[in-house]
Amino acid sequence: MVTQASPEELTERLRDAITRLNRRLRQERPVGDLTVTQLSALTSLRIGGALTPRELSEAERVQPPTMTKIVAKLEERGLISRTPHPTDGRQVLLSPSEQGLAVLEDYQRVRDEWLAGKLAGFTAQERDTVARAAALLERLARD
Amino acid sequence: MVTQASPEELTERLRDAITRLNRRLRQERPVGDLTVTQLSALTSLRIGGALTPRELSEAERVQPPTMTKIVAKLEERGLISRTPHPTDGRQVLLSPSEQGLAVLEDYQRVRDEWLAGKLAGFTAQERDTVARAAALLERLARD
DNA sequence: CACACTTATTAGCTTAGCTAATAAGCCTGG
DNA sequence: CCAGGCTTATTAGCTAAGCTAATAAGTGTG
Repeated sequence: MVTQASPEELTERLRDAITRLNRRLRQERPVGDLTVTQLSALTSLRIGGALTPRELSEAERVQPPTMTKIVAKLEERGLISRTPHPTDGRQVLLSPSEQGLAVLEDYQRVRDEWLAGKLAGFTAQERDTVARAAALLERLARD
Repeated sequence: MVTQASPEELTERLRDAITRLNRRLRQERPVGDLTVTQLSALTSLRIGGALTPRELSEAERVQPPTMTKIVAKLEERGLISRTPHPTDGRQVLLSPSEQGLAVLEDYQRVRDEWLAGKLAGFTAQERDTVARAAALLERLARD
């Protein structure tokens, strides 16, 4: 127990930090490359396997029509493929294509350089704090 | 030193957590109310005092034309006022209006309820982790 | 004092998000 | 067994948030 911020201050500071860092992350996107949103959706598909658009929209906390657009962009680039649902004619199953997986590999190695570099500049203890906080923030975002 | 994630994993998890939480925060905005972006800019003006558009755009990590739009929205609502720069005819000084400050007060009390509520559900130790991480994330975002 | 630089804005684009409406398929109760 | 209500996905159309390029106005210096 080191810090002593009031709950209000903590809320405000956290919101501000998230907002700014999100912008900063977005700026790092190389031109012509995947947006953060697209990358996140593709990652969800890699982790979750074949998902329907609805499932994917829930995972990404986005409305279904929004996901339709994101999926369309990923499909244009051949990064995901769609197969009919085995039992439900309405639904579709989305999966990363070979190329999609390859792109994710590249990203994991090459991209996030900026963020990775920043984190590398932290002490081991600071990285530990961030790692623990990341888990907590994921819990927050999940609801 | 509790967690043992690789740097790559940490980078990816942090980016994902930030992205998702940012979306989640955006969803909490009451209809007809300030967007997160507008709120953030207004807060910067409260903290920084009278700033020029350029200074504000730098504080918010946004290009000047983007800030022009945000400022226009805030001005429409009478939340900021602009005064000529005392010595430089090109520049403008932006400050929160009385009403702008009042709105910020309201926000600080009423808004962020969702986030504050979530944080309240954390243990003191978890809140401490988040507080420390927030400071680190701000440092990251600042560059 | 002309010319280069800085500041702010305008114009015009993309992406990301939303709601409302529509079309297609599923399923159940009479 | 099929009519009508639900679910899923998409389309249409909107706003906000971001960008770059171009422009207009003002500053300041060689």
